[in-house]
Amino acid sequence: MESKRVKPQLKKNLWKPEEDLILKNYVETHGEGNWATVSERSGLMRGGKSCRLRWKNYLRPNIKRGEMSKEEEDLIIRMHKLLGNRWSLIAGRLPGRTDNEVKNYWNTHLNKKCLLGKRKATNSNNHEEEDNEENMNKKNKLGPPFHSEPHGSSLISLTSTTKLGLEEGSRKEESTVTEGNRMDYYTSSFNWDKMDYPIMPEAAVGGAGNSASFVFDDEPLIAYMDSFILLEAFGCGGEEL
DNA sequence: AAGTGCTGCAACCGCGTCATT
DNA sequence: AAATGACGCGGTTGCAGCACT
Repeated sequence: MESKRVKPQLKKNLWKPEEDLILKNYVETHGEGNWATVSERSGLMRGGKSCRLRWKNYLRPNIKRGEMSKEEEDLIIRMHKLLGNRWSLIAGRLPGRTDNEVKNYWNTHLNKKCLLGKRKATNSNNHEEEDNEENMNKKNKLGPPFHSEPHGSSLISLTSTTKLGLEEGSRKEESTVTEGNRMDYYTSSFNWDKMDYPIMPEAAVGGAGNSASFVFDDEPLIAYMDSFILLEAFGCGGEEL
């Protein structure tokens, strides 16, 4: 009778410097990918996912560590307005930053900041509504922090499934966009990488002709359609609309 | 100095998507 | 067309370090 091959117990919790070194050496020698085999071949008793995460978030070259700059912070806020919790896409606009880092930064710093701004801007009887919105956003995984239909208008809605093609590094990333994911529609109509402005254009974060002011959730829809978004989504500064 | 609570971050988990067979 | 495995993403958890009492 053939005995079942016993899976080795995988290590969890924090990575040690020597483990980092092993993984780094392995990936530099063999290249990225085939994470499932990395643990076997490298001798690391870690799951493929764990190895991939560690490489992607910490060991990869050009990873930027340390405090977020004001520009990065602005960009995260604005991108979050545009995309919602699409951390990998947001991180893709921030060179050297990872989705995990952006996500953590949002949850620990910016989320509070925005909520605070919101609270200041809204009067006290809106609190229940805010909570509901938060819950709604939580439930809708793909949903950006969208609010109830502004002024009863109906926004662009999709009648068919659309593909949004976004390059992330060398990998072609495609997300299915279904009816209701409205901001995906905005982003699906253009290709980030064909855009000819720098990744963090000064203009987009406060340069001439573009507002750098924060936009909080309680602002009307037009706030989402500010010049930055329009520039990105439609290739114009908004003047033509 | 010790205990407690809070915060921030690293890492894990579950699920969806895609490629391959 | 269906099954399977690999990969990527977003949500969540666990823990170390810090502040406060």
